[in-house]
Amino acid sequence: MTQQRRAILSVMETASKHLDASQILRKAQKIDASVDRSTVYRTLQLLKRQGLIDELDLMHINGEGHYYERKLERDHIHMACLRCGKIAEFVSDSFEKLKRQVEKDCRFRVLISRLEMGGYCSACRGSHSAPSSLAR
Amino acid sequence: MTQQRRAILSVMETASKHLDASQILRKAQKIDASVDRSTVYRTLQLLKRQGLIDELDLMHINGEGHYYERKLERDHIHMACLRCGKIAEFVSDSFEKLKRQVEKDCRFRVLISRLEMGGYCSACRGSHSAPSSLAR
DNA sequence: TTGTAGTTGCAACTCAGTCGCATCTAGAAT
DNA sequence: ATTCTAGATGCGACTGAGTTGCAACTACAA
Repeated sequence: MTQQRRAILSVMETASKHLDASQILRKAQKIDASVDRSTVYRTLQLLKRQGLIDELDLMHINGEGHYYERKLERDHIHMACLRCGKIAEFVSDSFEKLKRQVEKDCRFRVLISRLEMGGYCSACRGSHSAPSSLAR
Repeated sequence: MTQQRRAILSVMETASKHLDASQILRKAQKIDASVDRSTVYRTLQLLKRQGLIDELDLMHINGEGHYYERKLERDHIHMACLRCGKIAEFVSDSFEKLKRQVEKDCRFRVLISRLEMGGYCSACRGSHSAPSSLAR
């Protein structure tokens, strides 16, 4: 447990939203200025492998990169609005049931899972204005 | 409808498995040698936006790139074995129900969705040998 | 205090994907 | 058949995410 890992860990613990690697780097450097980009990537890989964080794509609404969030007790679905870019989360028992169904029906041990949806949020639904540049 | 698009489209139509952009490029060039890398990317973007193909990550089992497949009538779940790298697919009514639940409960219009799982397939389950390099 | 396995910073690298621009072409209009 | 043009293409340069080899460093146990 090094200073740098402590800094990155603390960023992940206190994050209020999904961060990408470069945002994590910037925030971690505010705690420990010596933190390097490659250390961030190496630590994220480690945390991913340990199952402490989840990696997200958020439907690639903002480019090809990845986002990270602390793994909580319950998985949740991520919904990305293709018009306004807002990300919503949703916890559902059906998702848990679906995972258990896969484990049983496919004889597949599920360790990590990611369910993302792209579409239009309630605010953007029905709006007939020109879609923003986010709508790819 | 240009020659190049026809070539790429034909590759997608006849593909038996998930292809990444460079594989699509290589196969398309066998049909029309003039096809360029950027045309492949531009056409994939187009097809994605039209909802004709789906973009997959396959849990990043083989690097950071993306895979593509023709969109069929029914969505399916992708399961990636972290040990042997095999990709399995699974069609489930519960998945459809879950999507409808999200549409109702979150007032969110679902246009695209992606459910991927990482874990161990039946063949690799219970095996106590050293995990392959795929297990990241 | 010492030893060392594991971690880090750095710089160079790879690779996927994008973009500007001059050229080309599919297909509609004549 | 000929002309015209919006849109597509090839090319090459570029960006930005993520990786890697290596020498220097550090946490921590003996």
